[in-house]
Amino acid sequence: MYAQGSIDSAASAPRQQQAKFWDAPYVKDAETDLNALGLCQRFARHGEIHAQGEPADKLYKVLTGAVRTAQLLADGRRQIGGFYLPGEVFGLADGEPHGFTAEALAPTTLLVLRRDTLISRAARDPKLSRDLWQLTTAQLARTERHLMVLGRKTALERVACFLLDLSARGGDNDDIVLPMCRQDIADYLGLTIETVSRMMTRLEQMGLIALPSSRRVRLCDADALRDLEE
Amino acid sequence: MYAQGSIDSAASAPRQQQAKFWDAPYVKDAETDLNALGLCQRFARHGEIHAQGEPADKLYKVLTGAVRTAQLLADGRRQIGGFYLPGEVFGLADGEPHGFTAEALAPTTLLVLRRDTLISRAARDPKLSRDLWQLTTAQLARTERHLMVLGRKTALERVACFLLDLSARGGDNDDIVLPMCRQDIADYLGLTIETVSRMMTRLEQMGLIALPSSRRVRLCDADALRDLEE
DNA sequence: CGAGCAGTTGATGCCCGTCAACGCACGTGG
DNA sequence: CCACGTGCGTTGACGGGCATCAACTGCTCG
Repeated sequence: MYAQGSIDSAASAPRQQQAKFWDAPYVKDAETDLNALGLCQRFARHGEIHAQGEPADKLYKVLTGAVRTAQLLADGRRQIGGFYLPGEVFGLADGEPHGFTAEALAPTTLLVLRRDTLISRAARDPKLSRDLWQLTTAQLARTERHLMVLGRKTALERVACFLLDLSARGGDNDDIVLPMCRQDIADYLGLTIETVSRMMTRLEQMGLIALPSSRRVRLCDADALRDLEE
Repeated sequence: MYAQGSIDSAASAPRQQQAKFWDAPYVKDAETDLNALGLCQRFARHGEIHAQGEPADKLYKVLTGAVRTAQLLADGRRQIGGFYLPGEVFGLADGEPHGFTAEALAPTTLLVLRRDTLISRAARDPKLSRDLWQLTTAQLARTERHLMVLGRKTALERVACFLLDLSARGGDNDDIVLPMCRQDIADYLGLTIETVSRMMTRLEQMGLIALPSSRRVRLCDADALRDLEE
């Protein structure tokens, strides 16, 4: 189904002086030291990384590409848990089995790490252990912030939050290329594609963003967007 | 403001043969071994445990009572992140500073643990380290499940989920005593008090629950509630 | 060129929010 | 004892924000 790359394929980045086993999320550098603990795998666009209901025995770090995690109800309703960009780690939640599927949004390479390998290694390596915990508490903080978006914010505010979040993660660049379609955004924000589309054009009419194409967004007035965020 | 109890005040539970430093969440027994790592504190009803914006340098384990964590927007909108019952741990999210306040729903005793104490202790104690991580991944899984509730479920489904969750955490008892008011439930579920109230009476009219009083709920048909959950 | 997918825009409707009135339990003070 | 105030919850009338349904456009690829 998908090619399994060698460890070497991810080991091309230059070694750093003060190596961390785990990057902070939103840091783009793929640390080479992790390779001893995991395998590099490639996934095609829309390739399934793991399914809802499978044992949650692995962690994943995005090297290139992008990933979405999603939860499905029987009647087809979908909630996207998050999007993951290069340098970010997902699969931290311990469902046993998974409550979420994970799929590649684009051709993607992942570093795949077995949970039990990490656990036994962490028992001998306090720094790894601490980094794993830190990574998880940071993910938890981000997920809790998203609760406010889904529970209490208006459609316009949700879209503004989403764009600002993506911008910050993309290195504070005001030009964003969206790796996901409108349906994914809608399912992430608890809206419909139509509403997402309408809010995008509303933001454009307000002069806060520009839409050179449907997948490209330029933040023209990030401060005004932050005001919308509340 | 609030009385600071001695370590002993929480050490009255009988010692267990196979002691775990951390209970799994939803386990009610207050483990005595943790007392060496934290202090016992009491809080009055509606007492503030920590504020939004404070440094997130502590963890808390509920011994008696109940706690809510909440996030506020400037205009007063509120999202409750979770409710915590005896045996459960909160404060795991690493905001630095806190994105959430924590308040006692009722007279409450907590075991308060300094984060840096735990970290340095965990460096020498792989089991503690592993337990801390496990606790956090479990909390993350629960929070991600709540995303689906807030993003995609109807008002009736949200209330059904909430009642089933409380019932499971209360030891699978079909008689629930709600430690929180309607406003708290509403802010947890992303609804208004009126809608919560209407959904409660609707569930009652459907014969799925009984409401002997506003704070007491009996699940008459838990299976039908689970069907509503989807 | 036509099929198909992704996205936008418009018309309509409904779920839930808003606003308001009311019931009930409880406490306080005359 | 009752009058009164307060907090909490319920119920009803009404309206709005977003979902739903549908038509249309632009783009890509066979």
